[in-house]
Amino acid sequence: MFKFGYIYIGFFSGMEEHRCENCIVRKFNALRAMSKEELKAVSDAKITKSLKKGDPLFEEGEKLNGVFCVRAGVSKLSKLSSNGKDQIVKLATKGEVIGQRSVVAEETSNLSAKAVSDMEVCFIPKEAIVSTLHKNPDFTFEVLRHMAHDLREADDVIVNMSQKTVKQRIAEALLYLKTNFGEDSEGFLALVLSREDIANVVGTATESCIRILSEFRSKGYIETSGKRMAITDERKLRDLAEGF
Amino acid sequence: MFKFGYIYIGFFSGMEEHRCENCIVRKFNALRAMSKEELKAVSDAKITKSLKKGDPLFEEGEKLNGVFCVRAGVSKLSKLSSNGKDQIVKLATKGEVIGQRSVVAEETSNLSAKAVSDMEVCFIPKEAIVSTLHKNPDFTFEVLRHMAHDLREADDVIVNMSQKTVKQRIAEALLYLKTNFGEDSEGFLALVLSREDIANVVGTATESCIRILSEFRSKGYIETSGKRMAITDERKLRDLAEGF
DNA sequence: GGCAAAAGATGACATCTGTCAACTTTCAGA
DNA sequence: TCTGAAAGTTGACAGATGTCATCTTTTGCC
Repeated sequence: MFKFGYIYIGFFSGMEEHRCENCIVRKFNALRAMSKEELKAVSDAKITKSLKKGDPLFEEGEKLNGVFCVRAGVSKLSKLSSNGKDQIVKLATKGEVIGQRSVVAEETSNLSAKAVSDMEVCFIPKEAIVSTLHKNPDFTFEVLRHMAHDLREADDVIVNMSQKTVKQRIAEALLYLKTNFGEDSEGFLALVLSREDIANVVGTATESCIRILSEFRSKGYIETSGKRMAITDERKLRDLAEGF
Repeated sequence: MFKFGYIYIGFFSGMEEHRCENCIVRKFNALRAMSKEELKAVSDAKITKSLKKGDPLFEEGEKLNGVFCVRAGVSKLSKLSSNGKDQIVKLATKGEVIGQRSVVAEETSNLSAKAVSDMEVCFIPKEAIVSTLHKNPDFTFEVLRHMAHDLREADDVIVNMSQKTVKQRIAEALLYLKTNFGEDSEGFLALVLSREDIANVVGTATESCIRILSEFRSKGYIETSGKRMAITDERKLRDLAEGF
């Protein structure tokens, strides 16, 4: 059904909107530093995919033959620890490119990626990326800048994980969800995560996560409706996260 | 005295060994991708510094005007958490370049750096680096590759921090010290860290760290002599770290 | 060699957090 | 609409960990 709609629109609009050059999300990532010709090559080689919530993009240890540019939806990047738990290392959203690290380092992926909401992604074969990396210093520098940013974020996560209590980390995670993914018209967090996913973001047991969220609810910091959650006292959560 | 020896040798040997081109540690980092001319510019601009154990290279929040290439010794890169504890994020040793991330991202440093042993470093003003980053894609790519590697390591640290117990992390830290810095002729770990530093690496309280090290000693996994430490049962430590 | 400061060590105790088990609610598919 | 599976919730409890206080050892320095 969707396939049909896709072809239909493409047919009558000349498919202009499916070319990277016209893609808005490109503005947010390193692809903006590509020349017209390079972008054309990427556009010709790319494959657009639709993913349903829960679908995997790739698994840990898999060899990636390219990168994924997120057009819509959110993906969780996680790593299995030796005790069998999944640690979510990053949530990637519109405009972010997934898999760059592995392609650049020519290693198998250290993470697995899975859709946490319905997604639309473009798969870009690595040849289109790697050749540009060796020829266009502006592009390479742009990728470098993004990776420098990711590395700083990773450093911050390390400090939070090792120095803050579970309660502080959960408070922080909720604020993160609000600032990065926003709220819907009713004030609920736009990105709905299961309690298990939240627990895996902050690195705790699902039960502990549930217990702390219940506490937050009883204290009036948040409200819930089904799996949807709304922040009702941002101030308090922020104080908590900072350790007051 | 050391200063004197330095000048003396330099004088009679034509100072060849103080030019980046002839520096061995360069082989281990991105500088190996520089052209002769670029390397010459770096060599002319660089400033060699000797640091005593405990001396700071730079502080968190400081604007870095260049990077530091480690010729000898070890530096700890740490970040102060909101609860007042220092979290060591990385130990940088011979051949590693410190401060790249901040220079690339044009941000103040997110970390502070301090010598944990006597060090010799070369300070390279950022101009010499940045201009090359924009002109030589091989160099940029090489920096990118190193940063991709750092990012993977950071991901691993995140998982370890959030999923392993303090005991597991300490066991892992000891093995890390052995594989990365080696042992002296008597079998003691070559890099001597205080209990507090070890605690800050694994993200725990100094007392907890001491307690666990005492336990390891009583169980025969390690031996100590003053602040020096030797691993006597690597197998057991490895099993412990992996969760058996 | 002696002394003060720093580092290391240990006990006591409260609290945080994970685990196991039971139960309820929600949700998607037949 | 029904129903089984998945998700969410809660209690009980043990073990891990942080904190505070005190004491000992080591180290650097005069």
